Amino acid sequence: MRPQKVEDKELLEGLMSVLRAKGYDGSSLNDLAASSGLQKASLYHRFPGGKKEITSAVLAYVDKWVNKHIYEVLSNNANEPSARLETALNNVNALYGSGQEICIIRALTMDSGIELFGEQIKESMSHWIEGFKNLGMAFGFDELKATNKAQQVLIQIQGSLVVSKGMASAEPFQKALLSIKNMYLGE
Amino acid sequence: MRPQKVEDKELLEGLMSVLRAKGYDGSSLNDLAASSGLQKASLYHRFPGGKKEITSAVLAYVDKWVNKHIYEVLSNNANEPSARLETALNNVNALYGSGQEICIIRALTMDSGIELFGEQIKESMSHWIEGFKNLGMAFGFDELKATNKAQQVLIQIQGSLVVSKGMASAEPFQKALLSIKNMYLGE
DNA sequence: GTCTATAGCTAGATAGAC
DNA sequence: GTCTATCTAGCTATAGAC
Repeated sequence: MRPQKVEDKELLEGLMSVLRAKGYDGSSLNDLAASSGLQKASLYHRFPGGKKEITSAVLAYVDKWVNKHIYEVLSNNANEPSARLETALNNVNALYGSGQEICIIRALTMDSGIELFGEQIKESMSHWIEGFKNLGMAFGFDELKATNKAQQVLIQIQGSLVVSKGMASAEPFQKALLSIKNMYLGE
Repeated sequence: MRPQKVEDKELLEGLMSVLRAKGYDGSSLNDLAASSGLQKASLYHRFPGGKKEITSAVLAYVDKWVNKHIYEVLSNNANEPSARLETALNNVNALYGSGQEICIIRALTMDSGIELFGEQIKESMSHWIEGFKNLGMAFGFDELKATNKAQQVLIQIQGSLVVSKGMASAEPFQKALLSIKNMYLGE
């Protein structure tokens, strides 16, 4: 077998950067090929299902990243809750380029994306909520309160990313990260 | 002159419903024509600049609606602050179909939309913030605190709409409207 | 496994009849 | 002012050489 020109991880990172900025309908296979370092036909070799399979694979890749860098960090009872929160929020900050990048889940909850990947998206969002719910319970909140707080965290992240994009300023996102910290550590 | 087949308002409402669900790149002129009740060529007669002019006109139409039903309501010193808030939130609920619809500003802060309409979007977002800032000052908050609260309101609305879409449930949006109320009326 | 070339289709946009 | 018909460019996807 001929060796792969581009590693899976590098490939998926490039594809993700296009999909989250342009959405499903807005990402052409030319865009995706250009960002990945492969030609269109080579992309079809790696992902025979075309754009749908590419997007699904990117969603799975991001979900895996989130499970490792958000969910597992928040759920690891070996560390203090406050330390877990600190690490997880640093990872959130990295994931979204300090507030300048668009969340791929946000980008795919519209146009053809929501019809094609609705289930996968719901699954991914649940992992975010479960992680922060586990954190809340480690802080001593009951299940209902922990769940409500977790949903609020997601709303803060998604909302502040939208506002940051719209206002062309990373400040709302940065402030939101601080307010999430205060939701658990007290103000 | 031959009479218009479709009134401006009806036309723009139809165009908006496509643009906010599919985004800029995802909305084809066939889609837009179908939802507006006109043929493609007729749309070009009404909007000679094509899809760009259509989108810009829809953004202006929505901004006008928001100024009337959100900004002016919140800024009208003839009414009690709590009554203004109540009315404005009812209008927000109507604008977003109780949490099932996508915000057009959210939809256009990505793909080609953000490049083409970034300035118009920033302007529109500012009107939301100004309105809620005026409300906060009517409630007695100082300018800084009123501005921060206003930004939080926008984050709650946008974030809960994203989460509601992703989780396929209007509940996060409905809860966000309540929490906005509590931000001003106390909990 | 990756590439160039291309098929078949739909996109945005225009011409011209009524 | 609205329509049908059409142009060209770009799209997704495939064929076949290396």
